[in-house]
Amino acid sequence: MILEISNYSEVPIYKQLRDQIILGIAKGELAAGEQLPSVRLLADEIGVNTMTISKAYNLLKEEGYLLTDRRLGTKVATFEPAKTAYPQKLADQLALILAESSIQRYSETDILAEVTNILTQFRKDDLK
Amino acid sequence: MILEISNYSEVPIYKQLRDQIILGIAKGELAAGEQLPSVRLLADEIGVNTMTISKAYNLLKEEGYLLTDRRLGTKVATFEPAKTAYPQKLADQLALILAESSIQRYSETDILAEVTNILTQFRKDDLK
Amino acid sequence: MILEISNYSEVPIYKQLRDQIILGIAKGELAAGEQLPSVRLLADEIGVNTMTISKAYNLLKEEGYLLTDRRLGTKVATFEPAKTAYPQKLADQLALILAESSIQRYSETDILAEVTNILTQFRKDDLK
Amino acid sequence: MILEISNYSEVPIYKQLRDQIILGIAKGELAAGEQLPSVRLLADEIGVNTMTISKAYNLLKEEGYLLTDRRLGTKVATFEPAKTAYPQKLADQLALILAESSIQRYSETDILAEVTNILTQFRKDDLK
DNA sequence: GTGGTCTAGACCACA
DNA sequence: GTGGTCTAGACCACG
Repeated sequence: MILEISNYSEVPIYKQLRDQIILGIAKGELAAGEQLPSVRLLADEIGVNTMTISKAYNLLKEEGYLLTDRRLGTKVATFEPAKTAYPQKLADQLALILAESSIQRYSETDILAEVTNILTQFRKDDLK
Repeated sequence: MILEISNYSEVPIYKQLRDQIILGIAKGELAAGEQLPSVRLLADEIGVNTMTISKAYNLLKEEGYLLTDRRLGTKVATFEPAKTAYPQKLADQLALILAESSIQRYSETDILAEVTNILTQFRKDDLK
Repeated sequence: MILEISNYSEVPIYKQLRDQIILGIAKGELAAGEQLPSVRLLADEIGVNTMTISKAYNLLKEEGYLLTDRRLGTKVATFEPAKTAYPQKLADQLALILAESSIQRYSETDILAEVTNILTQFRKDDLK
Repeated sequence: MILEISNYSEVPIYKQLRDQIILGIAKGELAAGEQLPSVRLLADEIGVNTMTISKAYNLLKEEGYLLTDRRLGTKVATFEPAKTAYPQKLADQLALILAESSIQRYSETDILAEVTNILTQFRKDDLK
């Protein structure tokens, strides 16, 4: 998996990393249990400060997407099928994007099509 | 419409305002053409500086959600039904949220239900 | 000649009026010596405050484009062929626009073509 | 490059800064990729508030003339040769200035000479 | 009345 | 170190 960051984006670098890793997991480019490169190695590879990588990894750990294995470093967490209600935080973020879509008068059909389209990129694990 | 601001959130106040105003427009609490409170009045009401309100209004103006009439103040813009493709920026934001949902193994059915549920809060103008 | 103003523009209304009147004169839609509508009449017609019209007229008078005839109201001034050096103020404004064009790497050929093209709209008096 | 600000001009300081930086880029005093002084340093130097500098930089960023690298600060953007049609906004500004020139009866020859003369100050990169 | 601009000084996020 | 955000209060431009 290739991580690409832009030094000119308004989005902080650690946030760009976090987002791309999440997309990578969803797309199956990073499998559950797969090991991530060490902070130092990744920092060298993409040319950013180790503190920045560390911040991204820590954020992802707090969110439950990554785990630290003392012996093996950092790896992707495993998730069971969700049984709880859809998380409020994601619902709020979703509401804001859908509000913008709605104001710009995209139809419900268009929006659902877009959502379905994006979802086809993910959930490769369903095929296993 | 009531705007509520948290001074303790990491989200900048002007961004909180922007988001709430967008939600307000989508929900129909702020009708197209409706006038917004003046920067000074709103600043007093929610206890922040006028420049903070000004920044939020300016951002919304740049995004096309508000218009300023030099004679009358600031009001909600009117939108025509969207004819262009779904904006890349919104699609990217949507992809990230859906990726998180997908990793947490919410099913496509659950996600589409959540989207539909949120959309029912909006588009009240379709019912008129 | 039709004046069109936008209440939503960042440009002050009096400035919009001034600019359109100057373009009107250059295009020959307003002939030298031609009388302009009274402040009150014009204010009614385009739906703005009389003070705004007045401000635009006064600005144009200060700049020498309009004259007030005590008996007949306001009319377009007459200009003799310029003999002085190109005015510094216009040169400065021109320099800024050309700087932007230059940075965006429009070629000298393109820019001169654009200038010539614009000039064909004007100078109808040369044909008289 | 020296920036000079007038506190007595009606032109807002942030606009004066923006204009001078654009001229500086066009003249080659600020090279593509060159780093600009930090907002704090520049604010000290010319004796204005950091927010004023920040506003000027932000405006130039929105217009694409500057870029902010989160690690290194703000620098001049690089431009590819323009391939699109001459921008309407610049054409409108140009038309207004040319209209004034035309009314004051500067000849097409004079105007083109002035334009060419100004352009020789710019585009130094073409000579390299 | 409206929004736009600016100051002086502060604190925070980011890298 | 960098830029981003915010305050409290002021003055100005516009209509």
